[in-house]
Amino acid sequence: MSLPSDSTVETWISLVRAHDTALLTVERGLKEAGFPPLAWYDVLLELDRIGPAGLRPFELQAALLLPQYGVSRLIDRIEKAGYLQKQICMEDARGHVLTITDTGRKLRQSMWPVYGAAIEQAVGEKLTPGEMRLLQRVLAKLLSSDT
Amino acid sequence: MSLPSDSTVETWISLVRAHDTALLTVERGLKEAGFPPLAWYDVLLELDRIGPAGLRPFELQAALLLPQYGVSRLIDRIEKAGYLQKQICMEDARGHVLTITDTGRKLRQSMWPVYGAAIEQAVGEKLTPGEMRLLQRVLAKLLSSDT
DNA sequence: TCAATTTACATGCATTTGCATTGACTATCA
DNA sequence: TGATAGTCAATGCAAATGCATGTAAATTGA
Repeated sequence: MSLPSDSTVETWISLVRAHDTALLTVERGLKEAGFPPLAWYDVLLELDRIGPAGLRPFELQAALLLPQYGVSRLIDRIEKAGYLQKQICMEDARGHVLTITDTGRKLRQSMWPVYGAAIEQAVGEKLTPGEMRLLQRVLAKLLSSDT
Repeated sequence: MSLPSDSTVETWISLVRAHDTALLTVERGLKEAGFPPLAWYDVLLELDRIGPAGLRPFELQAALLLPQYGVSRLIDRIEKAGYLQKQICMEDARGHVLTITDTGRKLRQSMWPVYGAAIEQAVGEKLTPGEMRLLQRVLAKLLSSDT
């Protein structure tokens, strides 16, 4: 119930502004190059990594930090576009297994130069390696879920 | 056109995850208390700060890092709810001046304990003052707009 | 073993967003 | 001063999102 110090509030604001600014750069880069949004890349990356074994939607959900219905519909769109396949799941008839298609793999590969360049522009060019280590270390502390 | 180092990519991911996690905490806190989303608070805060002089929508846009149509409709909703007023603008007949209403001021005040507590929980409890200073310093570097 | 609960995923409906465009006014400058 | 360009804001339409709920299968446990 306690209120934050000024420093805490300023830190919160810094975090939001830095994130929003960087994200804007990245999403704009992808769009200008005619690519789908960042979320598609995230899905394709996970599926590409796991390979033919595939992933269940709920696993994707955990990896992507999206709500259940968000993942469900994101998958629908990507499937409709032909970049992933839903396959029946032997172990659990409620769900399915998602695998990336060849076209999906190609899309991901072609997105990376653009996405990577945007990350480099938004983050790489602005920080020294030391600052990056520092930032990662401190940001990691924000993820701890203890009360 | 150059690609990011692993460290740059990891930093980018840290930033996104930390932000998303913290934002989730904050928005959830507000919703659970029956309050409107964070964006409403931001608008009301700016209008409360400026006082009777009010703000033009395009000034709000600059402060809030939202697209023009986003601000336009956000304002509509908040006005409809009675928390701000659009007044005619003497200097420029295209626009209007936005001022907070009494109810708006009261809403902002009643939101702060909840919003503040969420910020404290998401940021204040997780970092030392030194870490906050560090974080602010490094995040600020991400805002520079030089190529 | 079978009723109750939980888990996995989908979806209808309302709200919100994104994009492109429009309407209205202001500024520029020949 | 009058055409041209630029700025401020709203909006129609399509797409995405949030929320609540639905369906079906798996798990639990009496």
